[in-house]
Amino acid sequence: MQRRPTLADVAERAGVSRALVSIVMRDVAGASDQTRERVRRAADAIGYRPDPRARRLRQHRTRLIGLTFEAGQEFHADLVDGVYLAADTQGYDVVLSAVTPHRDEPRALRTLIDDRCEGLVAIGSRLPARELTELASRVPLVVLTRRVRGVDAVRSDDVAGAMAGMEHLVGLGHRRIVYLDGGRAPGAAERLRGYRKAAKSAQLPEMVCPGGLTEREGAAAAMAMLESRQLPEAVFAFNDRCALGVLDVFIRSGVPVPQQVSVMGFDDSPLAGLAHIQLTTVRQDSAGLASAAVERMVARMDGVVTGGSAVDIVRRPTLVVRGSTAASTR
Amino acid sequence: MQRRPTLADVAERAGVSRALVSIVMRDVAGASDQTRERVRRAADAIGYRPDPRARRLRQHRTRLIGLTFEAGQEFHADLVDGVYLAADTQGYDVVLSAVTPHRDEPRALRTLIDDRCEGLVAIGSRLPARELTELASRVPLVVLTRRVRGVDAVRSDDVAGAMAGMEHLVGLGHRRIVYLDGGRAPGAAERLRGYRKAAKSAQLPEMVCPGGLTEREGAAAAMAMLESRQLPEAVFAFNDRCALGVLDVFIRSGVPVPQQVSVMGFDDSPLAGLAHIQLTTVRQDSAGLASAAVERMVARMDGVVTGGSAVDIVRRPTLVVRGSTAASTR
DNA sequence: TTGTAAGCGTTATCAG
DNA sequence: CTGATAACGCTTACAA
Repeated sequence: MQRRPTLADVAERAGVSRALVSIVMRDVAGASDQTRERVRRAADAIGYRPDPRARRLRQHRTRLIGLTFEAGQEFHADLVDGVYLAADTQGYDVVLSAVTPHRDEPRALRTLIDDRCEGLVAIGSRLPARELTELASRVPLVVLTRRVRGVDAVRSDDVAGAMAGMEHLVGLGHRRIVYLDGGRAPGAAERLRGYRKAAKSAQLPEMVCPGGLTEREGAAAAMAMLESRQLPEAVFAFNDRCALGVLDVFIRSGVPVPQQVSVMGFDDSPLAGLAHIQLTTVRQDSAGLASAAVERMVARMDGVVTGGSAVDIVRRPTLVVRGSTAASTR
Repeated sequence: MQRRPTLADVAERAGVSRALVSIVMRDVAGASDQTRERVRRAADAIGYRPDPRARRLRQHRTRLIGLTFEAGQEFHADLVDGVYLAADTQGYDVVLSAVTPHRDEPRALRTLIDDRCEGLVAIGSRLPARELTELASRVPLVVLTRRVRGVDAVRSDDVAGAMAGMEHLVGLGHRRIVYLDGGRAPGAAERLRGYRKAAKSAQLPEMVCPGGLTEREGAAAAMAMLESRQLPEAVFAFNDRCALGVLDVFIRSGVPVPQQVSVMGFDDSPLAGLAHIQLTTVRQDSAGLASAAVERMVARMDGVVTGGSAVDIVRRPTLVVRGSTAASTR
């Protein structure tokens, strides 16, 4: 394996100065078309690719956005895709840093800072608000899918989303609606608030159960409902994963959905739309959230935004009605 | 926001040369304990963190392993975690590059090369073998979860895994076993081979259907089976996602699993083990695969391995028996 | 339009 | 053990 060609190699081959090669490679003004052509040819001939490290070392700005996410989470994956896309159109590069079982969030964030990212986007951060504000004081930070006082946040309007879901269920004639809460997960407090608000305004009893995060928890909650005296008319789960657990247990137990019980989720994960599942749910606008986060980030990094003025950007989610919910037949 | 402190700042504050600071920060020999202590204090005091870009620019080696993966795939996430861990213990850093709907694999790989990664690990690459061999000729490359002639590969022994699954089913007394094939997915050809081999040696009829990749395809296949004259005794799906689709359709249609039909998957995804699912499956050793890939990568990068001698490292998967399979009662 | 030279923040070499 | 100096690959004044 050979040494990789450098800018100097291109310069020599093209018979020009390194400065000119630099100008040509960056597509900026300052070189004749003829020279441009010659340099390009030389670069292609030896397979030259500029070294981004050296470039960023020299320039004052790195134009790097650090992004933390949880690998394996489908919604996070959608957001990652959106951030890549939005950053690209804004002329920024993205550095990924995954949070995994063996790599906690502080570590993921630290590596991004060490890599001289100009700003950090944290998807679904689970850090205490105190640590996030401290972090935000040191580097531009945008938190995705969670609200944190004093820190730029971009998230779905979870209150409105939960209320939309409730209005759908109420409109179908349901009154005994169980909500499976998401605990300390990002957005959980807001969705619960939306449920409560809607229940109150429709004068329904509040029926909140813990454990709305995973398939397992949803399944357990459904089991518990089966053992109780009376099934609710509808179950509204904190997320789709939980709703799928509920669905599965009901169907295995011979409880027809939606004839006897309506089930609805939140997120519109890929599974929700499958032909045999048809889960009614609330869709978050991942592309919109991602681009909003990047735009805010860029504004901060470009110095448009000065200091402590944190924003809380909220995007309205949309109700997706499918087959797992229907009018009450009881 | 201030300029970040540099090594020179530390040197000045500690009253020593930059070379000494470098020595201390890298924890190498060549400085007295007293100096070490003083430098450390100065560094901490001003919050100095070395710039990895400058470091890598100067050193000949970057000690960077580039890793491509598909965001949102749970099995990929497990492998990412494993690669992070293994690389860390070997003293290498990992650069992530996700393959997403808006970012294809060639692009993901290209950015890693531009970033001067010394070697590339590609999880579940879908590139044509020709392109992979070409790539491998330019940079150390290890492909995970797929076999490619002439390229270092680390994967599960899919043939053995499928055979183990079949032996389990045959041992339960099943003879009419449908296999849902994974098409061109990594490992699909091997698993099909394993099925065929086992079917042949047990003198069973070969019953192979296409469409074993997603829940949707599994569901469709199950529908088709329900419409046919006679249900098979067991269904062996290419992966868990497909098996879950099968399971779901059967249960909704009132076909008891495993009493009437046994269902088994492949991968042992997180969903498979849920209390209400209990899918019998074949587990891939993600940690073992990841560390094997990294070890091979390091051997190549450190120059222990010279050139065209590609290896095909295979790790045995393990059968995980749960409740979705049982002896034939017919 | 083109070339020269300095510098980004490190590490490596080589004297002292 | 310590310090000066060059070099990594690139960009950017500034001069020609």
